[in-house]
Amino acid sequence: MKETITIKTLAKELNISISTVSKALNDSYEISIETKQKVWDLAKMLKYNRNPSASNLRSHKTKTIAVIIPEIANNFFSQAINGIEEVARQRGYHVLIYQTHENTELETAFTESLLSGRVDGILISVSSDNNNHDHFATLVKEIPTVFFDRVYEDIDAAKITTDDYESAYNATSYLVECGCKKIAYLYALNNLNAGKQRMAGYRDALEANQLVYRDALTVNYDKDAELNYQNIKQLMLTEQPDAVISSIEDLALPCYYVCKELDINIPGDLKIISFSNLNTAPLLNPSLTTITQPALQMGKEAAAILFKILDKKHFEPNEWLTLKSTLIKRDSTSCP
Amino acid sequence: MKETITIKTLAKELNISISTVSKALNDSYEISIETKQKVWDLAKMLKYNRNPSASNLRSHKTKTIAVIIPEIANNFFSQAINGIEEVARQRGYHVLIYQTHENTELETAFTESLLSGRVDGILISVSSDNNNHDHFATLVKEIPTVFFDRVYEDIDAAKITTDDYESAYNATSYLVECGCKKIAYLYALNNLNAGKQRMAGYRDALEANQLVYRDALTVNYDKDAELNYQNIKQLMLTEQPDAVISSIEDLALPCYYVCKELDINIPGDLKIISFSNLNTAPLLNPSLTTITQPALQMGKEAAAILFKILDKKHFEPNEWLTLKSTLIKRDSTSCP
DNA sequence: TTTATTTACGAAAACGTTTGAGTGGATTGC
DNA sequence: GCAATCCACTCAAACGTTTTCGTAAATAAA
Repeated sequence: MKETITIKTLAKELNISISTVSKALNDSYEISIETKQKVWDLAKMLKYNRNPSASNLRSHKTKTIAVIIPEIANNFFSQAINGIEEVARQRGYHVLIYQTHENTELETAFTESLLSGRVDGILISVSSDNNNHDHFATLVKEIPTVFFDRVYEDIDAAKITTDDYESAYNATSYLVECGCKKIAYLYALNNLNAGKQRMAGYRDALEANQLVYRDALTVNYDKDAELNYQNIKQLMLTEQPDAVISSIEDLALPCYYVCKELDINIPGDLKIISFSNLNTAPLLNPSLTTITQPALQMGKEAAAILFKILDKKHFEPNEWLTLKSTLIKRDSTSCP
Repeated sequence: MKETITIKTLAKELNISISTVSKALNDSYEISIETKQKVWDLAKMLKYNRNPSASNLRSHKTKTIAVIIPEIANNFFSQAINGIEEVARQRGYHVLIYQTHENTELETAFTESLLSGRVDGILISVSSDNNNHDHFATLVKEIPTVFFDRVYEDIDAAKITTDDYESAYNATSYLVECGCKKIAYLYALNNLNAGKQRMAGYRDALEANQLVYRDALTVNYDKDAELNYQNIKQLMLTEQPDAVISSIEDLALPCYYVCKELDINIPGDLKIISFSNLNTAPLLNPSLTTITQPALQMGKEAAAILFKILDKKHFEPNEWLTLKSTLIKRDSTSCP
């Protein structure tokens, strides 16, 4: 490893002071264009790279943001990160990734550790396993934070979500239009706003169509995939619904498997709609009708909001942006 | 924002020197256990957080690694990152993510910028769009780097790949066993070792089974998805193969669409195998036979190797680890 | 010409931490 | 009993920037 080259090197080489070099590199108005040019040229020639630690230490700007999500190996989140990374890169920012695996303790550990000035801001989609979120109230006062998709409505920070209520409502209504009378619901994220809104949309749509809501027609998500499978199977056997709405992708797929096992025909015997960002939805057997969230756009918007906050020094009045999901009708709900 | 608390605060509070506090926090043998305990207690009480910039600047350790990949919204890579993040977290490391979108220039920009001491090491799966990779030769001398999945065999660094040749060979042989005589190949990553190996496995297996390789039976991947679709369609129309092996997921899916459009029955008229980490492969219509790479494990192993290098100060003799992919037989290749 | 203002740069103090070189005092070795 | 060793801690110099303040020279205003 050769000796590292610093602004000191440049200064010595050009016979100017360290501060002049620093200012030149930062394109300060204090420095003449000729000097700047000389500095830039030499910097490029010597492949000078500003030491981020030193820079951060002095300036308190890290050019880094953190993204905290439940799971990266998930279509929605990986697409969202895709969007985030893209706008971050355009602004010359770096992106740190943290997975909570739906574990609140890990989540808190991450957020606490980010208070040390490692990042300029945080993008977070909260874990679903617990609703004690007091620490967020203090967090958002300490560091610019934007919540996306999974938010806490009572935390005073910028938020971005999708129209969960409306899309669940519309999906349910659509099933009713298709003639379904007994619409089951696969319930997840039940201690988060998103989960509650989706459920509410489902219930309200049932009611608006003179159908009664019954607990027996719902299955609650469990961490244990096998249990989910069994619960769904039980639902199919005992209630024999003619349609099912899944609030998350991870419950729709076992549903397909159950139907395979029980020889339930989709969409003949059972129609299925799921919240999902699966890009193979059109290729499933049968192709799956989905409520698809604009994941990529959501990531971009979330990052954009964060940068807006970072640009102005003061904290913004918390803005809450809502994007529209789209109901993509496919074979799993085709009317005969 | 309240005043930040530093080791200075702790030192003053406990009436000991700054260096004692620092050493205590780092669990140095120079400090008595009683003093350490006092420092730790107070640190916890005041929620002290070590300032990473200052620490990095002085110690030249960032506790951060970078992951450079083509695309995050891809099953293989998101699963790999999942593994990487997990072992990084266990070691208290932070993970930076960079997407190249298969763009070599971006890739070089990233690696160059990482030379500034922002990270302790790099995990990279290289971009496929170009094979000029001279800059990597110097990169790996400057900073511990591990290549995973997409590697350059001539770069002197640690690598981890899967058995691309064998798995392609076996998949092809399997198709022959199923009675296929005209096996097409969807060719991607052609200027990378992985791509070449897969192709070689395919060719050699053909030869070993007295089948001739013909260029006309291959389609080259293009960035333009529509073009891929047309090329595959053309292949089906003109050559009417009885099987196809896709070297990447992104070519297998259009293949399904083409078959739908042309009313080609899978697996009756055409059998399909694809390299893929799609978790919905069993649910496709028909379920897709895949060569599945151990993405999660690969991420973990890659990170493990990097940490092994970081643990010892000196650079390791480049080790090249190969993991096994698994051929998962499903309906898209079922023999009649 | 004198005075004010601008321009372009330099000196030096931070930022918060780590770390090697001390330093008294106690303990040990011979 | 004296030197050597060890213990537990302190001092102060780094690490590479940014930034405030100061200032000489050049220009403009008077």
